[in-house]
Amino acid sequence: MLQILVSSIIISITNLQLLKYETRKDEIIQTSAILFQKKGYSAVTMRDIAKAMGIKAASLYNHIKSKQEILSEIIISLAEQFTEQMKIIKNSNDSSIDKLRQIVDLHVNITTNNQFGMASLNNDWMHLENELEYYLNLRTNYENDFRGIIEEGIQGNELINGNPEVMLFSILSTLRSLYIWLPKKEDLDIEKFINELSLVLINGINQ
Amino acid sequence: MLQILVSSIIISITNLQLLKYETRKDEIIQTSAILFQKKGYSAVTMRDIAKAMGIKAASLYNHIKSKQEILSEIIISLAEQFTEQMKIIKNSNDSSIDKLRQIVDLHVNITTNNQFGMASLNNDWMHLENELEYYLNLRTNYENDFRGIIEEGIQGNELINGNPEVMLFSILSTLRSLYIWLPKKEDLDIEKFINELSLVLINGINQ
DNA sequence: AATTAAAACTAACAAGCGTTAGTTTTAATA
DNA sequence: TATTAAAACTAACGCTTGTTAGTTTTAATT
Repeated sequence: MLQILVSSIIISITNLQLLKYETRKDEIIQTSAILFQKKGYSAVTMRDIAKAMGIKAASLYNHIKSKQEILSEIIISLAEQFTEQMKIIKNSNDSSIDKLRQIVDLHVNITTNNQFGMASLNNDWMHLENELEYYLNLRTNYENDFRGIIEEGIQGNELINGNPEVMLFSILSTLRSLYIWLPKKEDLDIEKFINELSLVLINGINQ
Repeated sequence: MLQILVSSIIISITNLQLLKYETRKDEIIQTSAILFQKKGYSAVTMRDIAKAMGIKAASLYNHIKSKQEILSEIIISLAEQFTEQMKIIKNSNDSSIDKLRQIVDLHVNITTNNQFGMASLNNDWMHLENELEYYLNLRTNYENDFRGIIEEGIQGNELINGNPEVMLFSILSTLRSLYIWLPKKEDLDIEKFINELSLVLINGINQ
């Protein structure tokens, strides 16, 4: 009877872990992302990652091919999410202002769900090797679509007749920095925040 | 006669170098800043820095104490510039909107004059050791002054009655990202750009 | 109870790291 | 021309790096 109880506890612990991480590889990637955020990819060693998981560095290689692969998994999956979602927003029939709001929404949501990985995406992409070119393509596509939406808004008189490059830079810089700022705000009402941020980015702060 | 000519050429070369770098230490710091921007502090080795200068790694130590010292010199001098100038802006009698324009001006100018070091300031400050606390103090002071100017503007009905934290985050993120963006734009009219950027940040992009 | 596959381990590798000690070269000054 | 100080050099140090090979442990399945 006791043995059955103990066994069921172990099963439920196993299930709990399966709920949090799909695979052990996934756990390595997420643990690494936390460490990469704190010190950057280059300053984190395989022994650091292993220690954070309570195992030895060599054991990591039962699940991953290389340190590089961990970085790629973090960055590429995020970059693909952004580029895919941007395509959907771009191809919708909404107004330009509405599309911009959706882009803010996209960034806030991906950042909220991938708090740690966003630091690698922003700061460690240059340490990609095989996938560097692919990443740069994704990024360029994303930026071009973003720029297109702004230019459309200017032509349709939704946006002021300003420098689209300055607008793109200004909004995108803010959205790319969300990963630094969002974790500092606990108990944040995400919906309310998206509205506040959209308002500031689109309408400015002038009374 | 020939000898005198050669000697004068050498003197003029020496003077040229003195115009570009005050000391050899200064040259090491500026060269390092370029490399740190490309790959980050941790991924740059002393041998990389030496190679970029055409000397051996050990020779660097005739001029600097450690790799750490190079990073400190880059980051602390920039952080001090920002904090000092912010104090002056804060204590002026200008309107809040005017103060915000001066902050934009400050960031654009420091970034233009220290293109490479800004990457270290933004991404490698966590690798400071002895000076980490001092740096964090400078940054906190800067952000507090910035926040104060925004709050003043709200109270004085110059700015909309929005969330000051969101405003601070939005503007500061953009200004901190200038180092990524400014070098891409050649033949940039700095004054014009400061005006365009201030306009977008303060009045938004809505028609 | 025996088998199996997954996942941990120990031990070690070659290469690269920041840095030091001691020496030689360079170039200006007396 | 001899002296001096600055700034380069060679050689090496102890340590850390990512990674591999081979072995043992763990835990589920037959």
